[in-house]
Amino acid sequence: MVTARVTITDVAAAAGVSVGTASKALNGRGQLRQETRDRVVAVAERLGFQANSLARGLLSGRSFTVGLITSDSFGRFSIPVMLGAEDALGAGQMSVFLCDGREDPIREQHYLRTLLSRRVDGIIVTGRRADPRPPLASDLPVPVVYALCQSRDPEDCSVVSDEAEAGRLAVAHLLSVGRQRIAHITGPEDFLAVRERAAGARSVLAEAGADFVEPGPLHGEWSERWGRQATAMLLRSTPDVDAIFCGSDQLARGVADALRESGRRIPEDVALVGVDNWDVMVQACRPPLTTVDLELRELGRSAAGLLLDAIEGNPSHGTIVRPTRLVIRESTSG
Amino acid sequence: MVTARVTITDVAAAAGVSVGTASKALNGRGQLRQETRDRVVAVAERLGFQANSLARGLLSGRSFTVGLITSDSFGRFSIPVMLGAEDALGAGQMSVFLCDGREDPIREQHYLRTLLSRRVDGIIVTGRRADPRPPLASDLPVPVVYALCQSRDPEDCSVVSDEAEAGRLAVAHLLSVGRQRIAHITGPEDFLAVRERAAGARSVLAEAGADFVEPGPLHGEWSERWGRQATAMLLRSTPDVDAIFCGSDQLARGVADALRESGRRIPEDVALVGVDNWDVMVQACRPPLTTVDLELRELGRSAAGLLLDAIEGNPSHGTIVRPTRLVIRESTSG
DNA sequence: GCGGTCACGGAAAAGGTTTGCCGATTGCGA
DNA sequence: TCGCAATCGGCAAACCTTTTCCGTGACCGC
Repeated sequence: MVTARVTITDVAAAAGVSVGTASKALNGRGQLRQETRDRVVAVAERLGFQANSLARGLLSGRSFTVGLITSDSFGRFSIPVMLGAEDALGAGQMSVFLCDGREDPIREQHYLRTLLSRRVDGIIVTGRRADPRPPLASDLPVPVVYALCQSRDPEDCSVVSDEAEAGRLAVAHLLSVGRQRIAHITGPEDFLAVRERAAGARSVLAEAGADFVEPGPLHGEWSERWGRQATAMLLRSTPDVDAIFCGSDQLARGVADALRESGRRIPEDVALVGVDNWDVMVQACRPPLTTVDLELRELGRSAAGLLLDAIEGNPSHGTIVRPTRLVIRESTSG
Repeated sequence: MVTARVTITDVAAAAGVSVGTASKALNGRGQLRQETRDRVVAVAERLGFQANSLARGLLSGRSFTVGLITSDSFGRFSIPVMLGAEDALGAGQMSVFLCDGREDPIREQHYLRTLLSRRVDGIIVTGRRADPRPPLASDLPVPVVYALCQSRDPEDCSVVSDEAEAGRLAVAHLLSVGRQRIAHITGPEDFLAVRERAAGARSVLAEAGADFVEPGPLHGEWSERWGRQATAMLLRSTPDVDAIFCGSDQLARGVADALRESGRRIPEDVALVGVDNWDVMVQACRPPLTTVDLELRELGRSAAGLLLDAIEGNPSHGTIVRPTRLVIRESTSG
């Protein structure tokens, strides 16, 4: 099974040229007769020659690889980002080193060292929460882009989705379908994204001279259970609520179940908007859920693009905010 | 930002020794005075020296990297496998190249070529379905292990979870809590895993002199909707069913909703078992769902271990079947 | 004092590729 | 037929590390 690796020396010998010439032929460099080029290429093809990237990288100083580190473990949010990044980088002939940081700074630093010793051309850092995180390290010899999470150093390049816009889109849509008494059920207040979504939503409400109905944003854990509990509380305190903006699709699904079981119709009595566009949630929800897509895959692609630019010598700085997208389904448009 | 990379030459010069000596000092090889070793190590530390893995790999013929290719896109099932593999490989100082095959054989072959040119020491192939797939290629110069999916070539090493056991565990548990009239709602029949789970379940039923209640296994798409639909059909045809084995947690959740809405209590009237142990499903299910965990992360770890063995010169052949684990929750033990 | 042994560390090659430089060949015009 | 220019292609260095082989010096025993 382990066939000896064929090197450019073998190709050169078989084609009757020198190694240098073979290299030029295969890379389209130098001054060579077309016939020579073709011959070398044909021989390389026949022998199944694959240039050794290690040797090439050693010489050129570029490895055409990048590292992808998660601060926390790869989860529901970092995975789309990761796939988007892999997508964009793969198209640019880059390979991606996968590093699962597991919320462990020691592990993260270990991976960092490994990546540097492998001479990656750049690094993407991703993580679950938008909250600013400490920079990976200072004075790295390669560019770094933070995706989904944000570096505390404002000079670093971070790419995040526009959480405030997500809130604005959701509430603007609810207002546009005639809702007046809008509630907000969401996640823990110590998530930056939670605060930003709420603020965005409130800014649109304020323009309409309104605010969330009493008792204001309901904060709890990210679970369907909390969605159900919060709905029960809300229906007791404000039975005439006519729309709920939920901080996640998961919450929204719990809310939908609780509403249905309390006899409310969706969207006739109460309209519902989530955030994430998480397929299993939005599809399984009855009725299918209107939501705001944070476009995480695009975010990953964008981060990879910025990293490629930085590698080419055009670094970006500061936080880049990516647009979100409202996806309308039956939970707001019966 | 881009500080010039410090090489072993710099370290050697700063420590007043030759490169060869520096190398020996840093790698604990050769015959050197302890004092010399310490001095070199201290200098390397001070300069922030990181051995260039490319150069090392070029010489040793090993890159200490492996490729991880999905045939289909990374999804809910391949991701735990991937993380488990990354886990096991990272512990062994191996780095992982991520390759998202996207169900596209062309893409897959492209990645294969890239990985070979990067001189990976081995390759793990993963994919969504257990159904045998064509081998990646014949006569590769590096070992390959298939994880979760299975190669059609019986000489190849594949690691899969024991789908039949999953079925046996589920039904044995239902029998052990006194259920007699067990139904099966599951996915499309053209999934090998679906057939194997059903066969495993039936073998246990047969030992007890029984079979699934009429109308036998209900096949449909992998969605909560189908779970609800199938439950409605089942309750019409066999109202006295007292347990349902579901081919996935997602199906089980739909089944649970439909049962509750038809007035059945879980588990008092109907007990419920799923497959996957998918956190968001089993926790959100009311009541929390008993299920069979396919231990995909362990499967990934195991595949990585086998790959490491193969790289060390001890290849495995054939299909390795990994155990599954029953997780008991309230849906069977009220 | 001398030969031998041992400890230490240096020199150099190897690994595969790219590339700058230079020599060689060919063809054409004078 | 000679010379020049243009076109081709070979040689060797460079990338960085590891490792083998060998040289040097010290020390010991005779």
